[in-house]
Amino acid sequence: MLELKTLPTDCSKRRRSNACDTCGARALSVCGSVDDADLGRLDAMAEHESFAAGDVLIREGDSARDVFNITSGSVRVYKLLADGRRQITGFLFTGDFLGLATGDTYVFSAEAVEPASACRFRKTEYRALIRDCPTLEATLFDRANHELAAAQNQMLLLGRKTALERIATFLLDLPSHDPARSTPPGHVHLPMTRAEIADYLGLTIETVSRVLTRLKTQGVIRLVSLSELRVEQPGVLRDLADGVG
Amino acid sequence: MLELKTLPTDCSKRRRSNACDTCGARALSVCGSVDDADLGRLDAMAEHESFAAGDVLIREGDSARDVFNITSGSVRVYKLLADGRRQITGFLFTGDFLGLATGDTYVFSAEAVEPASACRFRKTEYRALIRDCPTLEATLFDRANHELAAAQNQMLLLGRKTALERIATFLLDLPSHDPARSTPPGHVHLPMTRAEIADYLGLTIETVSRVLTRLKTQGVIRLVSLSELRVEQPGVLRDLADGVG
DNA sequence: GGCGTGCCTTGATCTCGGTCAAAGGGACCG
DNA sequence: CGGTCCCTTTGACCGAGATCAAGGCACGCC
Repeated sequence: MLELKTLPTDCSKRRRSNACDTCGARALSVCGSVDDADLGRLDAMAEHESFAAGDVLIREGDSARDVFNITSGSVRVYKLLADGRRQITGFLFTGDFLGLATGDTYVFSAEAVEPASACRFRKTEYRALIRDCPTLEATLFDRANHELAAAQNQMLLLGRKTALERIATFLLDLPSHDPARSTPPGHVHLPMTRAEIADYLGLTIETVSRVLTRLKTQGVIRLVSLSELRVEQPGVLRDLADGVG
Repeated sequence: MLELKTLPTDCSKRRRSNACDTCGARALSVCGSVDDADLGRLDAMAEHESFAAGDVLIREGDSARDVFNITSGSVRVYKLLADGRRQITGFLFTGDFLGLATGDTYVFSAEAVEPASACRFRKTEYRALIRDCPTLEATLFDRANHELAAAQNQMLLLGRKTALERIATFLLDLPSHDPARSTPPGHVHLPMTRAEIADYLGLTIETVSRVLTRLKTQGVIRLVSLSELRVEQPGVLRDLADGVG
């Protein structure tokens, strides 16, 4: 990765002509709803871009010029309070869409959690494409409704669940969000740090660590490594997540 | 209201032919995006319905047959945990749309907070209307995105704000959500009980009451009645809501 | 290999908001 | 008017999770 940075142009990070028709993420993303006739137009609009861990895709308050389609890796979306308190409102993975909120400035920030890539589009151009492509609009609308349901679940978690219930919910939900990663069932990959998990669940690093230790001690999960764990007792985890028992 | 319940038919509670073209809520709702040509069709689909405080519009788990358009009053949307803990995910007012989540069963419940009315549509019929009416779809999509942004704000509140900051945020945001009620600036009407405010903000009744008392004692707000208050120092409230100072 | 730097874990203590309990207070009703 | 019900307020105490403070561990760099 280092040698790429020393190249004279930034072709390595951004390039056009990214060949939507052979894009592996297409089937997972809303691009799958763009019919073949419009695919060339999508292709011409897209600017494929690579991000290192921590790179910024969107900064809250900036002019909302672009929208993104995540093609690999993972991204955190978050909001900050004046004193630095952070709430991560979601993690995005391959195929997820980002940035089509209303308003002319972004109302959240987004950064790569791990090395990631995304297609960047001009919002105005993308809106025009939506207007001409009803299937795409329907798919985006569908996704927005899915996200809304997910947001309601997260509000229930943040407002009413205990630390244990939050972690259990998180461990159960996470794998289903990362379609590109085909982990064996029961395996959970955590690309994010404890701090990010904490800021997603409305907890502190220490509480996340303590609860994970507790689940490990009780034999519900097993930590393969810092970023990899195995769910040994999915039923128990399910009950904990739902506040049963 | 009592005498209505004793009528032999339920015409008083439900009626067709509700005259969309003269509906006062139309301008506030997505119905405003249905062009005049399709208005008759909308009219034929709509079933106008009245609700008393506490009446159920949607019960979580039920088959998701209908969608609603609130035409007056206010509605709470919430989710429950197995042991009864409740998280209210939003309050809806005149002009708000309800029920177009994906899936064939509702994933949340909705009840009238105060006497309210709404137009009920069959979801399948409404989807057909959306398909034929691009303006309507665009408006619904726009609203979904607005709701998503609001949900992110609520996650920040629930995950990272203190009780005082939550109440301050709530008091500032509430008036802007009720377009039908033209209250003088600085006046806030609270149609919901303390318990509902608590379940919306992830707090308890007692904490809500204590924080309101504190704000009153400090002269930031003044309680006109239980359900009516005046913001005396909006700037202070704004700073509290944003976690400044 | 030594060592620094991040990140994670663990322990001790504190605190904000929850829980438990009781006392107002307003609306409606007989 | 007095009573009852329900909601709200207020007080005393408690506890889950935050904060403060050490270590521990892995990885990269000199």
